[in-house]
Amino acid sequence: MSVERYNPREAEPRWQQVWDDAKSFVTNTDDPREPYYVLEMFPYPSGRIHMGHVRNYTLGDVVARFQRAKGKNVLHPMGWDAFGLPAENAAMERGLNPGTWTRQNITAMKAQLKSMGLSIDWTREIATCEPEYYSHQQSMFIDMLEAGLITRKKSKVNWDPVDMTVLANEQVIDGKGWRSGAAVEQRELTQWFFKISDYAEELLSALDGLTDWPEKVRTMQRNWIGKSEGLRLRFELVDGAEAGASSIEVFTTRPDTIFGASFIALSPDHPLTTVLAANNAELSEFVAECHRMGTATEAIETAEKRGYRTALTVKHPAIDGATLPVYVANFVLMDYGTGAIFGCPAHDQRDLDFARKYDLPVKPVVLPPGGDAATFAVANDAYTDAGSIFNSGFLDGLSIEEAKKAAAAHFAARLVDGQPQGQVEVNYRLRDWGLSRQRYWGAPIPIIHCEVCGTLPVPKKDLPVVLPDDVTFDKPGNALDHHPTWKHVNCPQCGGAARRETDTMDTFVDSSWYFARFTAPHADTPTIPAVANRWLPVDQYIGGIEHAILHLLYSRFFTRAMKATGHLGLDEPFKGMFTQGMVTHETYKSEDGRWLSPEEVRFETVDGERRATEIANGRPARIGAIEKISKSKRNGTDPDDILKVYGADAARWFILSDSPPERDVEWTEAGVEGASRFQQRIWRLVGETIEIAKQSAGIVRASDDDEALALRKSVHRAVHNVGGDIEGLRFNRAVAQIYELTNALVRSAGLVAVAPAARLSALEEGVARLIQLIAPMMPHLAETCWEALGKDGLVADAAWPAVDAAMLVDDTVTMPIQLNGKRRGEIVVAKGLPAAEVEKRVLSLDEIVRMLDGKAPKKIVIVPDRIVNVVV
RNA sequence: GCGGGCGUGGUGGAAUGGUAGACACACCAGACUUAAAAUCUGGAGGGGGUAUCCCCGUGCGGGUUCGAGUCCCGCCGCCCGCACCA
Repeated sequence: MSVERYNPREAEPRWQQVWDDAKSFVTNTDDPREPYYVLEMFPYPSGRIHMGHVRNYTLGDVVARFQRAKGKNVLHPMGWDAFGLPAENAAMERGLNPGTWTRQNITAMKAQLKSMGLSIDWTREIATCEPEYYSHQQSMFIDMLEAGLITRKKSKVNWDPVDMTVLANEQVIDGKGWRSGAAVEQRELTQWFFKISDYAEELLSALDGLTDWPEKVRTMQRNWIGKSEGLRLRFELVDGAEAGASSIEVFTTRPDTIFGASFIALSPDHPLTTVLAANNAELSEFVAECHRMGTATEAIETAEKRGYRTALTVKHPAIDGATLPVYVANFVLMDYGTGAIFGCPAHDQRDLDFARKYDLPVKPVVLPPGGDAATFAVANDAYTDAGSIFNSGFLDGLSIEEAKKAAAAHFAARLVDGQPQGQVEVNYRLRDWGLSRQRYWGAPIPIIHCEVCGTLPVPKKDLPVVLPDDVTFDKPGNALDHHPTWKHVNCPQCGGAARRETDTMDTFVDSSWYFARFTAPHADTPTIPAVANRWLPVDQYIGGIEHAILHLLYSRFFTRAMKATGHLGLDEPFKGMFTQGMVTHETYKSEDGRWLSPEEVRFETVDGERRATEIANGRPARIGAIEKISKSKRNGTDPDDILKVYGADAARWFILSDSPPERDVEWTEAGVEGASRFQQRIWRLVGETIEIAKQSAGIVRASDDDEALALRKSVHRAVHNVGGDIEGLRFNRAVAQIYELTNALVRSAGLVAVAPAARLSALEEGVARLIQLIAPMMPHLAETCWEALGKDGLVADAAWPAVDAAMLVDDTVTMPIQLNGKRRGEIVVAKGLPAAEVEKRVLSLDEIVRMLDGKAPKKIVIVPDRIVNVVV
């Protein structure tokens, strides 16, 4: 019997067209079925999809198709994160308009995504660079401004001298711009900010409720928000006349160590430092030096603690008559706490280093458990663990926690300058989100600056503020700013000459609400709240770990801000979050050290050792490490080529099969070929089943024999397990289950020919179920098989097969028999056989009798239907 | 330094405290073929006896348990994130 080979090149485009024509994946909000929203992070339209996209969208598509089969009304949309720097870079390099470049890329990538056979509702497609999208963003900006969620302030910003733009703190990595890699400078600019720090506590505490998020992501967000509780403490200056101040405020989380204080340190950026430096050239030079070190030094941890001793001293707040010197120190940050600290060298390593350098007292005030108060001293390691307080007046004998409370109460009750000397305070590391970008290719900030009336929002009737197309990129900086006419407008209030804001919004704003826009992508308001509230939160969001902090935190904030402005009715946008691993590939280098792409290398196995040869010149090539696919290492394969050679299904199947989705997966040619072979195996099984049925056409079907029943059981088990595995996103296990079922079906196909009357129905049923199981993963092959089997309609519309619980249980169980915990044999018994009966049977087994060698067992552990352990 | 994760055959990886290595990739042998491809059958953690058995084995050392890859304690190694945050 010969069956024609399955041809994905023919079948895949055909089914994609069928789904399109049937509007199979178009979703209606009115549909009464239970809604399910699955979303993958939308791509930046760089021009071509990469393997990371293939993985991301395959994972999401399996979930979407599975939930559809389970009877849910599934929303599975796709769009484009279309603003951003690369479009401007392309404009500069190739003279293309950023909009033209971006829209071309979208067209190309959409075709690629379509060829993957994704079950996407393309009628909901959005691109953030279109006025239809960003006009709503502008209108929400105005709403949020009016609601007090946005503020404008002068602030020191991270300036990227190569990209000529401001960067958010999150976009500065090791003091360098995240895109350009250039050393970031500090500049003072007036910027727009989302007041995300107002939500710090809520964004932190709500993390506890996000139980369907990876622990890792939640931890990263917790650290990023960086909550610390402590005391704001005021130190009176002995003589502050020179500086025009009477006290210095510090923030501390260790008020319990106040008796161990030996100095005060100010940040180089502290206002008091600035005042002092004005009349002090030496200090001024020290401050300048700190600034040079600031961002340039990568090895901050090795940076020396340095300080400048000012003329100031403060009174010790708890020890009468004692004073502390005031330093300016390079390690004190202005933008955390109050920009000033007190140093307790005995119990803080940094303070200790500083104290040793400047010969300041090191007075221990925390005694380790079992320590001797008379002799305990700190040498080169600060003591930071638990203990009891000593050398500390009214705090003596307390634990650290008790002493913190006691100190806080003590200082809260004392007045200095008519105010409490100490105040309990919570500090967060999270800063406000600066959204201004000095860039053309982004959503214009809808603001007008009038000399007379000030800074005004653009009236909503005048929205959108549309980006002009006629821009040039012949000089660096913001092309919008260079535009001859665009920024000149009349003031909406007084009608006089005014100027548009030429800054555009950070692209993270665009991606902070697109998931909500998908629920009503054509509405003339940002959202239709009733519709958005029906769909949101996203049931399953899938994307890369690289967005664990920025995008997810901003989206969580934006959802709250949209709630505050009446656009949404919920706080958390993503109920389930999943972060996928990377796609990696082997790397290859030529003899002379050039990176070689997989296509440039040929392999052979000599004496069991895999060897590579550079095809171009026949010279040996080096097989290197397995690394994330990257352009620079040339270790990638273009998904387009894979799709053309093997088809979408083979690519999808392989990327699902090889590794758990949260781990990295190594892309191998052999692996895709294996997936391709498996497709043919399924196709042959279907052909064989049809053939057997045809030959048995006249036979009267009888009821199942044992063989048929066993087959049915393995089918039910597979349906049950695969469903559970997909729900748990354990796709690699689902794949393994499907392989097992396929093996069982192929085996039994041979047996069915022997007794078709009693076995054929079980086989036919089993093959049909198998096709439904593979449908979420290999949808085109599944449709082709479904059609060949003569089934009605599309498998994409078929309901997930029901599982008969009775078919999941067996009548007999195989119980392993252990002797002292080591497996020595097994026994097949009826399920539920009483322990006494099992014991009798076990002890009468020849092998057990032999091994017991006449000894009586001390104990026999029997776990019903599981295991027997004989202890001697 | 702080936080999170991981460590199982040649490889990717399976295993509610209960038969370690499912399933796949790669490999080897055989069948079919003039041959190759495709396909089918079989083999395989390591070591020894080399049918039918025994010993060892989940990074290392302890512990709990009838029983530990899994739980606890102490190490080692790798990966990721954050990091002068007071």
